[in-house]
Amino acid sequence: MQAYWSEDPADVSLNEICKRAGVSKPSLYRGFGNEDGFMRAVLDRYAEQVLSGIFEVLSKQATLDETLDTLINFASRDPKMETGCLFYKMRAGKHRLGPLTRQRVEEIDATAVRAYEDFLVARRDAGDWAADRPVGSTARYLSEQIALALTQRAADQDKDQIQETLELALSVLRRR
Amino acid sequence: MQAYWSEDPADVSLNEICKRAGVSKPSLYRGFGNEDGFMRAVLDRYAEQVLSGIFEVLSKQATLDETLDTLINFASRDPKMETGCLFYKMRAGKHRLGPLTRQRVEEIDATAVRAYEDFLVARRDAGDWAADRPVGSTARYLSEQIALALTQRAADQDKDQIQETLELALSVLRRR
DNA sequence: ATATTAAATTACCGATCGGTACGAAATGTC
DNA sequence: GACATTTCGTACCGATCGGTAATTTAATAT
Repeated sequence: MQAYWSEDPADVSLNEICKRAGVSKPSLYRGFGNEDGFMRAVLDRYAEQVLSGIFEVLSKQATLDETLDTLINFASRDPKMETGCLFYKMRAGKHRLGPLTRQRVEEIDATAVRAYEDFLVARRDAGDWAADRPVGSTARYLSEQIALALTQRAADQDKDQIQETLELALSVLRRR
Repeated sequence: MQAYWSEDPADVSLNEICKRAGVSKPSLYRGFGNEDGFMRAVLDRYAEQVLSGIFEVLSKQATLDETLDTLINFASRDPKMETGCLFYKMRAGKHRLGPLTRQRVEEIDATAVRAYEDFLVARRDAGDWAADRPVGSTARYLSEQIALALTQRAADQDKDQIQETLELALSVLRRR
């Protein structure tokens, strides 16, 4: 997971992974079937170890402004995300993935958008989101802007610039 | 160029290109030196054949609203961009590029941001951009949002959704 | 028409990829 | 302790990569 995350799933071979992990290749194949099965397992681990944290932020009943600030800070500053997000790296190279991993990526993507939707609905009900746009497209927008910021982190862009961009992008959701 | 553009530079080998173009591999190497030289040449051709069109839109002295609409329509609807933008595909996989191509990508990126800056300055002077933000970061924002939309095109996302996202993202630049 | 040069292609190089056949070591069973 | 079974790793497979040596083809000069 660390290798896929800090570099890119497309740039790390199974040979390299076996070498770094001190595991023989047949062992890896016995445990995961093939590369697709292995990447899917890695993605599952990443989801429960990293992505779950984001979902928690969304489900915690904090203000819209507070939550957006948390998300902005997470995406543009969190040292854990220094090399970007493994999930979005996989999603960006979706066409290169095997069927199992690709399906899992799509599932997680849908889950994420749902989480953003639920968050927006909750904030609308609480009255601190103006709700001047449909929930669905706004959730997708939010999701894509976070993804953009994390992709920029992976490209080692300047943190200040990433934050500026994300701040501006998410300002349309705030009361002005 | 067509192969790199419709697929992805990382997914098309020189062997494959030679086969499709009906050119022997040594001929290609005689003409371009190595893969890096070839990709740089392709990128140059793409810049003058495709990117120049965008720069023209920006330098034409149209209204902010009109220009944004043109850009939105271009990025989310233009059939020429059906498979995304070759430049942004290269930029996304920058770490995989050779030194020549990488440098050219950075040059073009800087040129693009400059073009957006010049455009914003002109619209500020003309009075139809509120200029409530620094030119530099706003230009980067504009640039990245277009890049995001074109990347979504490459991933074959729904055109309506791409347009919605881009429309919302660029709405912060308009008079409200 | 022949000799010389330039151009282009065939056929190959070592490296690396994802994936596996097969023998060696460890474990369990009587 | 002898034998059956499962676990594991070495050493390999064919395919493909970027790149090139060597030979054939084509063009040109004499």
